[in-house]
Amino acid sequence: MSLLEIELPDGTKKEVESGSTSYDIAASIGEGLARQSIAARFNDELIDINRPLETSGTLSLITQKSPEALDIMRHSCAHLMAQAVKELYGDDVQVTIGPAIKDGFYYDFYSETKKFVPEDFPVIEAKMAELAKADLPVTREVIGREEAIALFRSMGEAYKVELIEDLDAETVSLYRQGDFVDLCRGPHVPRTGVHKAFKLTSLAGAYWRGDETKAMLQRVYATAFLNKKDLKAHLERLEEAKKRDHRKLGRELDLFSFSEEAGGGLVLWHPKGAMLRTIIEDFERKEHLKRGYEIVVGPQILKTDLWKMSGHYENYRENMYFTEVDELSYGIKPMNCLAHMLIYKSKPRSYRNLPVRFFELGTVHRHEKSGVLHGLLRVRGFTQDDAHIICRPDQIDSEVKGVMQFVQDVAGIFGFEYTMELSTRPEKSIGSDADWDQATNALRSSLEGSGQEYDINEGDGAFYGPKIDVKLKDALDREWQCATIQCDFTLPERFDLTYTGSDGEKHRPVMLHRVIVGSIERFIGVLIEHYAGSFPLWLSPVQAIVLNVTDNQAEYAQEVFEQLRSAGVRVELDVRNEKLGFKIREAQVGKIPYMLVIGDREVSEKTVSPRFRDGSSLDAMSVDSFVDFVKTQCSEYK
RNA sequence: GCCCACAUAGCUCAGUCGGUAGAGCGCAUCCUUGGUAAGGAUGAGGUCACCAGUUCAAAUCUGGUUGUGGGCUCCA
Repeated sequence: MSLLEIELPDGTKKEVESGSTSYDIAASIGEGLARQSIAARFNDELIDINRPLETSGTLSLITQKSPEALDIMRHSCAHLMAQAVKELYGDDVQVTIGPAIKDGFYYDFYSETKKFVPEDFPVIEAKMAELAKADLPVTREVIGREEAIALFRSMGEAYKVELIEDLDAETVSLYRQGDFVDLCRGPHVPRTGVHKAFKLTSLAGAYWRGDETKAMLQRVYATAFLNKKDLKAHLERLEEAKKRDHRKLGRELDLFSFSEEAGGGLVLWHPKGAMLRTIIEDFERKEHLKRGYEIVVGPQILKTDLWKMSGHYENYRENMYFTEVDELSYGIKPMNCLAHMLIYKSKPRSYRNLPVRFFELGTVHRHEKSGVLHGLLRVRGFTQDDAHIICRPDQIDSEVKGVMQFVQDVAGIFGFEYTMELSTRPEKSIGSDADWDQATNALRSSLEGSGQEYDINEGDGAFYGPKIDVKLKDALDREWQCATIQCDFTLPERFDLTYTGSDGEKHRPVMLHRVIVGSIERFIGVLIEHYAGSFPLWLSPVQAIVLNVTDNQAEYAQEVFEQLRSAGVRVELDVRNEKLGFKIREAQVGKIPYMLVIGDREVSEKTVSPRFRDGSSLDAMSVDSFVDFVKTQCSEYK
């Protein structure tokens, strides 16, 4: 029996016999640590706590407090769920895969006969609890590839067989708990008793291996935490998030709706929602003009031949709407770039006048698959804050930096956290290596210059160039792409865009496609959830409401209302024959920032008494002072 | 587009075994004139998403369509 030297995170070294486990080492340090440990990291590999060690190396124990613990436990909990399902429904159900994901885990099952329904959840949960209570040991074994294939084939687990057949390895690892065995890399918790707080959450369909040509599996989503308290907190968080769902708030605040008669994914903007849009659009125009953009407007439909020339017909036709008049086919625009290029081409361009930055609040229509529509966040008709910057290659860097700064400024104004991704050259792409390098480096250096952390999506760029994507989170932590910056060498080529250089020769410009908020619709959806419907004063469709205490003040209330309205304050008037408390409540539920209360006191003193929606109030002031107050706040985007 | 579920009054939802519908909020009218989150009374509102089928009889059962929700694939 040889001795191994194991180094622990604090630098101490322990000599143990070969074949000792991490658990043994933990136990030698302290009983509590051994009890708390669910796995280990050995030479940077996550392993089971009971895995015998055969070489010297560094070891750190993963306890319930370690950041990795939750994922390992959830993955194990997926096995527990699969075990419960197999025990309940036996051979009717085949297992496939079941990983840990953000906030929980899932397991995909295949069955011809068993259709999972939510009513199964308590049954499955009860079985899981029973198996957890039995505190079954979870054991790992390594067997040969062929042996494993034979094993799973004999159990009728065709998907497991397919997985192993696609593996390169000569051996595979299996995990057993009770009668349940699963192909798995691990690591797993040592005993099923670790699982104390889990809950099945939803059912969904999912394609085998994410491929829409393959079988549809039944996915059971669940969540699990290390203790019941964390689970409860998580479920409460979900409830909170539901309250700020933009679809619910959109109806409650009377901002927008959808109509079956109009068609799915087509937004009907009500007066307050349209006001909110208008405010954002005005903001966009102002901010773009400040940064050297020129506003342009293109047509809604362009001849189909033009879409053929751009490549959209070939690559994007399924998402486009077409219309035919006088035997001429037109495509309704799904993007704004074509018109912008035609505007560029309308006259000769000199290197001296580049870059040009064409900005359009461009309304586009895309026939998104019916199943993907989602409130304002995924629609079929939407307006992009779209611009195309046509520049010389040597200007890419400074232009991208300018756009990045723009994104940062806007995110700052709205108080958004966001994540960024750089997508690089895909396998299927066009353009020279030099062009790609230049463009990718420009994007990268802008990202680094911004100080933002970013992920790299290797090979996920557009076929015509690399891109930066900016994602904002919704209330349920789902990420939505908003801003994007794309470098494009192709369309200038296809449309033969040129400029005359200092050498008098024709040169090819580069085009940057970019949006800052992406689509106004999506942005508003995320905004509603971000602010939970309580918009800052400058964005609020209704900034103030005038409330009289009794009919006696109705006339003065009307005067105040008209004065505010003509001063440009977005104001409403409520002189209904209702109690003040009732009107306050309604205004508060409507999330109107300021309620201007008018009683006999205000009438005699010619003032208003503003009450903020959080319940606090300002001293009575003149109408003019209130107007000034609103203007000042708005100019500071508050 | 695919899988599963759902669709009853403006909103949130009841409606048992198949016998053509209810509540609360909202809305209208009247009473009440009340100072910072819900005063009271009365009343009006529904081809039970749509189209077929089964049945003496369908909100209820079956099929299809449209839309919605949770996912998958795809995307701003």
